[in-house]
Formats: sequence, C-alpha cells, structure tokens
Amino acid sequence: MGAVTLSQVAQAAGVSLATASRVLNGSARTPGAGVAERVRDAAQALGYVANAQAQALARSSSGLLGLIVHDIADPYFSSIARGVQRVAQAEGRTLLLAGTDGGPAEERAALEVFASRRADAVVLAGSRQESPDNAALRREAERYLRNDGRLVLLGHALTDDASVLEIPHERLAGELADALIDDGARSFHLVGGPEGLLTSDQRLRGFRGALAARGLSEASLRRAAFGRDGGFAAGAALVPVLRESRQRGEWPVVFAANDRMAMGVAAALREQGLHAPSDYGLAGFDDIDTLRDFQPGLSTVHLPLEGIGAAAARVALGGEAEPVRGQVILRESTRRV
Amino acid sequence: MGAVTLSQVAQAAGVSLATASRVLNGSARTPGAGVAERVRDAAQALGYVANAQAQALARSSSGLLGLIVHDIADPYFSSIARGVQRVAQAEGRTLLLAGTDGGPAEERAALEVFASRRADAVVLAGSRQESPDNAALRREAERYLRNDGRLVLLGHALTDDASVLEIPHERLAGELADALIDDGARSFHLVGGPEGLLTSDQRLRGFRGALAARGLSEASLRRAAFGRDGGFAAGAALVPVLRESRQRGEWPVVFAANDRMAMGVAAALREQGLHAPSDYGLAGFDDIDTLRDFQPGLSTVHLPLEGIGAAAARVALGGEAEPVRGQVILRESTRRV
DNA sequence: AAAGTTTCGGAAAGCGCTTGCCAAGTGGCG
DNA sequence: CGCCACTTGGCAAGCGCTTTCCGAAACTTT
Repeated sequence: MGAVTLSQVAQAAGVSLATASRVLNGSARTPGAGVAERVRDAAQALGYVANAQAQALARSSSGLLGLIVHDIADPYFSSIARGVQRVAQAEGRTLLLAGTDGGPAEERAALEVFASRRADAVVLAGSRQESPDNAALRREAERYLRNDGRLVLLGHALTDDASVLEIPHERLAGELADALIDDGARSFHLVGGPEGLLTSDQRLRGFRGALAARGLSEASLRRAAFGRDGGFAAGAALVPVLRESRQRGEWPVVFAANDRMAMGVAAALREQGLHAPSDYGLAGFDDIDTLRDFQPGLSTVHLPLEGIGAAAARVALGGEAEPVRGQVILRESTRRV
Repeated sequence: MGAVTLSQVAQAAGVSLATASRVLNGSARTPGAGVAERVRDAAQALGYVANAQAQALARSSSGLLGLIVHDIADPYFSSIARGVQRVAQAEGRTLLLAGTDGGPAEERAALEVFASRRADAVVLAGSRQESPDNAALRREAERYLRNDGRLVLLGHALTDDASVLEIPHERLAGELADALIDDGARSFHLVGGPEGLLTSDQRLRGFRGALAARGLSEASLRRAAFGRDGGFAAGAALVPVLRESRQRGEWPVVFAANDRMAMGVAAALREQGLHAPSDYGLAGFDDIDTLRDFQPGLSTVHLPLEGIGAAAARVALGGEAEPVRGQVILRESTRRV
C-alpha cells in the first residue's frame, strides 16, 4: 500500500530506472521525446510522487530551510516567518519551523534537529542572550557549519563563521530618542527586557547614548520580561513615578524596548487612569502589525520585519546580504497635547 | 568534509554498523553496556549527527508533521501554529510549514510537497472555500491518504477519509447573537468574507439563524475580503447606514465574521467619528491575541486557537479528537452606554 | 564505405541508515 | 558435563533515488 516508486513507473513505461529518473526529476541529460512522454504518462497514471528523502540522500542536498524563532505566535516573529516562508516557497525549498521560547538550550536542540535533517540552511531568528548554554549552542552552530550547513543569524553574531543580518538596533534607538527630544520631550523613563538580552540592551544603549549626547539622562530604567506582560508589570510600577513627574509639571515619556512591552505599559497605566499622550508619552520599537489597530497610535521604530525575514532567507540560500533599514515613526502616543 | 556517518562511528568504536545503529538510534535490542559506551564515546568524539533522511528512508517513516496555513503572519494562524508546533516538538516530530495565501491551488501544491517529503501527517488549517481548484486539492488529499498519510482538516471536511477537527462556528455565532439580543440589541449589521468561504458562511448562517429564531433579521449584510482591510472597506460603506440608524434612535450592532474584520470596521468608523460602544456596538469572532490590547474591548467568540492547533496535531499524530469548545465573551464594545 | 563522433538507454554502485537472520558465546539446569 | 535456551554482535539485504560509466546505435565526415 506504500507510495508508488520510480521503479514501478519505469517498469510501467518499459524503461530503466535511470531513464525514468532523468525524465522526471530533472537531470542534465534529457532523454528522447518519445521515451520521455511514455515515462511521464506512466507517472501520471500511477500517481507517482518522488520521495524527497531518497532524493536528498542520493543528491546529498535536502532542499530544506530551517527557521528557529522564540515564539511563532509573537507578531514580531510571525512577520519574519512570513518573509522567510515566502522566499523559501519561491525558491522551491521546504520550510522547517522550530519554536524555542527563547532558551539557548532549546535553540541548540532545534539546530541539532535541523542538522540531522541535513537542512541546507538555517535562519536563527531569536535574540541572543547571555547564558551558560550559549557555549553549547555555539558548538552546535560550528558543527553545523563544518558540515557545510549555512547559518544566518538575525541581529547578533554567534560565531565568526555564521552570516549575520545586522539590524541597527542601537542606531535606530538613538534616532528615536533624538526625534523625541526634538519634539520637546525631556523626561525619559526606560523599560527594557532582562539584562543580557542583546536586542533589548542594544536598544537601551542606543537610546541612552542619544540622551547623553544631548546632555540628558533617563529618569528611571526598569527591566522585566521582554513581552507584553513584562511591559505591564513595568507599567504598573511606573504609576507613582509618572504621577510625581506630572506634578512637577513635566511630561514624562516612556520608551519601551519593543512594541509589545509598550502595549503592556499602556495597558497598566490605562488601568490607573493614565493615558497617552495626555498624561505621558509612549514609544516602542519594531512597528509590529498589531500596532495598526492600537490606540493611541504608537510612536516606534519601524523595522521591515517581513523583509528582514526574506532577506535572511535569501542570504541563507546563498544570496547577498542587503542592509536592513529601519525608520523612526512618530505617532499620536508622543504627540504632546 | 561531509558529515560524520554511522559507519565512521562504528569503525572508531570497533564494532559493526548494526551495533552502532542499535546503540545510537533506539532499537528494540540494546547492546551490552560496555559496547554501548564505546559507541557513544566514539559518536561524541566525532560529533556524529544521525542523518534523518537516511533513517526515514530505512524506517519508512519520516517523523515529519506538515502544517498548511493561509498566512503565518495572521494572528489566527500563528496561534494555531504555535499549538501545532508545541505538540510536534513534544512528540519529537519536526514541523514543516507552508503558507498559501488561501488558494486551494497553493494548498494542493503544499500538500504535494509534504507528500513528497513523506510527512507522516499534515494539518490543513485554512478555511475551505468554493473553487474549481478544490477538485485537484481533493485528489491530492486522497492520494496522500492512500499512501498512508494522515490528514487533519480544521473546521471543514474535504474528503470522507480525512479527519476533521470540528469547530462549531455556526452554533457559537448563534450563541453570540443570542447573547447580544439578551443584552438588548435589536438592529444588526453583518460583515462577512466572500460568499463561499466556509468559515465566514457558517458564522453568518449561525448568527442569522439565531436572529430569525427570535423574530429578527439583519438590517444589512456586507461582504469583503476576510481580513482587516476587508473589514475596513465594509466599515467605510457602513457609515451612512449606521448614521441613519442612529437617527432613528436605534443602537446598531455590527457583527463581523472575524476579529480582524471587526478591527477594520472599527478603524473605518473611527475615522468618521463613530465610536463603539457609544455610537454602535461591535462584535467579532475568534478572540485573537491581538484583541488583548484593542480598545474598546471587543465582544467576540473565544476560540482556544493554540489548543485547537495542539488538538489537531494530536489527532494527526494518531490521538483522539477532543471537541473544540468556544465561548461567547462580551466586552466593552457591545456594552451600550 | 570506413572511421570517428555523438547520442541515448541501461547496469550498477552508491547515499546513510535499519533490521531480519545467522552464528557464536553465555549461563542455567538436570 | 552436556544440552538447551537465550543473548549479543555481525552480515547483508534493502529503503528509493541519482549518477557514473558502458556499450550500442545513430550520425558525420572525408
């Protein structure tokens, strides 16, 4: 009851295995027209579907592209995934997906799985973070690279040999800070992910750097989980601080290191009767899709997430890296009334 | 330069290929402890990673689970994908992902790709719709099933042989209508996807059925693309209608066949100065994650999307189907002031 | 027309692994 | 001590396909 094999097709067409293979599965040599047609007809009639596993084994190239993300349900990653998937499909590759919830240990495991599938290339999309497990991940990456795998990291390097699609978190965060200052903001509260999470750290560093360059510094810095709930927690803790700031006649601006945190902050503050932009300013980072219907419109740094995914996939498939461009976008949430 | 093979490990450990295989890649027979250790050490030292392709070929079972969605960046699908991925990972399967943008032709192609990879099972998550391409998709599905593949559909049947994880769209939409009527709503405007899109049709049918059962009927019905932009377009078209309804002293309620459409509707109406719930009521369907930070809180039908994905994956892997439970959730958007 | 060139189908050797079968070794028991 | 029942490792036959190498046939060329 198993699937139809090439040799069955060959037999039905009255040709050899080799000929059938050449006709059906693309080869340098193209058999004569008559033979080719017979083979194709037989394949059609039998409902032949080539066994990609066997092809991969024989060709020693699997046509597989792996994607490792923290959480596919997070709009940040799902947008990137969409880009990767689009390119993979266009290039005739099959996409393998793994979710790791951010742990380097899980990332290592996922990479090993992909390596065992002999994926031609892997895109590792999660933010790096400091962890004792990183050494193991790095070793796994090096082994994968040594076995002719291509590995593309998003944003941060892992080993010298893997390609990196650079994302200018730091610079863009600086530009955001500049834009806010130009807009008149003077009092800043920062909300970031846990220390050691590179994406978050770079954004905070860029923001603070820009403040310092203008002779300013942040009024407070809070760290929490790098997602909506972390933002909520940080926001709740910010309530009294912002209230005091208001009483001093200031208009405090909260910069959260990503949009999800910013949304959490907004939710927490809203619960306490504080609203942006009237009571405080709020800015995020990423410009995830979700923002489109978020009120008030959130000032942020736009990152072309789907394009980033696509670019990463192209690099993984042997293409050239193109620089990632982000852009500061000021919306209502920082429009002081 | 290629990867380390089992036979290299066997040689290094001074045992036969068969023994090495039994030690490393799980077999009914477990070799003696001393030998096992030698093999494991050798594997470790050489950095051996089993070739899953070759294993799949030899075992004739690939350990692959395919997932076909319309758009992985859509929170509806990405939540489902998360569930599928979680179960796949927990069960030691590798997840293949394909996005189709909703076309049955692309779904067929994706299914063929997964079939050629000899995926043990496939979850087809997109909504069915009437299309001439459906016949080809059905044939592909039947072929896949005939070749011992397992296929799980989400929501709607495709062929008699494929499992279906039923989602009671119709019943739940009816319950939502009932709840709204109980709340005092009397004037209803429906916004749905294109005719023939089963998910949308079932939800509309359920909603209208419940209206009819209470002696009501919808004041208008509009169809547009089954996403945020479609909702926006429909919302824009609704403006005059709702205005008139208001002038008659009514409080019109808009039911959109999914949350994304509802959000589009809200955006369009907001632009025209109409706000929920003061000017109109608004309800959606799905309770996607995004809703968490949407203002006003959107009344909807909660579907445990991640759980649905997980359940589908379990069925695909041979488990029992558990019924999908949804739940009407009334939030601020239909709380008449 | 003979020799050289090209074209084309087929045989067979892998790709890296699993597994049925066999032979040798081990221990238990009468 | 001899026989039997197990264990345990190894041999070899695949799994379904690609691809190299051959030989035969079909053309050219002079």
